[in-house]
Amino acid sequence: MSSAQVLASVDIVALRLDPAQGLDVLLIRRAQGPFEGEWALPGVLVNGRCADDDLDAAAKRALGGKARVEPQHLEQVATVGNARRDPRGWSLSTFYLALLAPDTEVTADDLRFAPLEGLAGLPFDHDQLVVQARERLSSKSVYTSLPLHLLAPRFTVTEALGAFQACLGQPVQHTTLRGRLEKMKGQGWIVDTGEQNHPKMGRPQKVLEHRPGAGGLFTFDRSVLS
Amino acid sequence: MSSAQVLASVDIVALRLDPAQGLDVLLIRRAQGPFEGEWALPGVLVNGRCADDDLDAAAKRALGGKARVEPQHLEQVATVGNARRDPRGWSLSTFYLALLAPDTEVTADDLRFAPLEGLAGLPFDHDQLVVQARERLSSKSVYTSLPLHLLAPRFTVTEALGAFQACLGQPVQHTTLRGRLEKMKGQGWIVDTGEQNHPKMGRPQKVLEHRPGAGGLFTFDRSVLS
DNA sequence: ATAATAGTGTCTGTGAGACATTATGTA
DNA sequence: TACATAATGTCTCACAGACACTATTAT
Repeated sequence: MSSAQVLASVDIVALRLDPAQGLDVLLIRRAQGPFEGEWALPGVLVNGRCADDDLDAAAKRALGGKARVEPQHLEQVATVGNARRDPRGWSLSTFYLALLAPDTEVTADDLRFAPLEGLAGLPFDHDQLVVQARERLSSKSVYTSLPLHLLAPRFTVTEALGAFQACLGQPVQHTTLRGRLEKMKGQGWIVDTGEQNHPKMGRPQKVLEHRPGAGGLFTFDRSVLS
Repeated sequence: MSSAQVLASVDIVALRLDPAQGLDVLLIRRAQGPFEGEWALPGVLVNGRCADDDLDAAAKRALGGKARVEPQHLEQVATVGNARRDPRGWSLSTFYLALLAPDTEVTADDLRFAPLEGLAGLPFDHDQLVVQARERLSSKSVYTSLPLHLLAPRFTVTEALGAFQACLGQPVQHTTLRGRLEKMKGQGWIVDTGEQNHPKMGRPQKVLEHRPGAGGLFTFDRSVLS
């Protein structure tokens, strides 16, 4: 029976929006096993003895256990499996996309955020997992409100614009985004807090509040791009 | 090492469009193991000794091995894992959505197609896998050409309309669909064969040919619904 | 006043929704 | 002829793209 089993893990691509409107991915220094000491995606092994209720629980354990961060959005992206990705043999990895609040920080010295731009050289096939997670993020950002989960619950239109552009990798018309936010307002997914944010220069910004409904994602019926 | 492993499988939700414009799912009678003799989704165990090059290869083995059918479209949907779905203990299933040509038939008496409507009572959590696969199908049908993979390469607008409506579970304006097919024509994804199909009554139908490009899916920038 | 940034208004184009109309076959 | 089905045309509406214009703050 045990010969019918296989090595399985859950890995997390956890992203944070940095002040320069770029995306950072959370990495952990491997404490053991293959590639010990190298920076890799956080993950855990999955097997019956870990008391994970299900796969999603294992994903939360991977993030909450060592890194102690709680994502604002967590979704399964896909599962890869072959004989080449892990030196120990044929293995599976179910990997997740996690979006963190912008004020998320890590203190432990075996954790760090690395810019997504130019990222390469991760062990296993983690480079590829990052690419696939990023594709999921950008394709869903075209027709949903997903990028808002990279922001604090209270945010400004300018911040939302930065989040969408970071996710899509290309500029977005602010009037288009305003239209979408307005539509979400009409459905109660966004409320006007009446507060204002005062930057160093220029007109003050209205502060909005994100109140995600069931499922967490608002779906639009058009692409945000052309 | 083997104690760090887990039972893993690949299961397939293979759909075929039947003459009445409904969807059928391929089932196989289990020859062994838990639920022996019951009708279930086709699947295979995954472990290093099976010589599967990767997970997608295992999925093709699950379809090509026993059922000997080759799908026109095959995509991974998700992976479920918990301690309750399999009586043998904590297990994983990565499941796929497969779309078959409408003339696909099975002869072996341990294979059959069952209507999706009202389907229930499958072993394991296969009912749930079918639901999730169906959700994937309907959500992608809103903004892609996915339903065309349920048709023969040569098809008519009326057949395409039936495929879209079966996938979406609701009526579609034929004019809307014609507009989309026209756009695909402009990009070379559909060509006019000049042939005609003569039904028993009414005006003859133009026969189109589906020539999928890279990726197999044409993406529209609007929802087909409202 | 000037610079800087936020927010609104206007015009155009695309494509879906709905429905009427025309076209082309069979009985 | 009547009937059935396919295909086209027309009108409206929602919303993205682009860009101009107005509004509100700091210096």
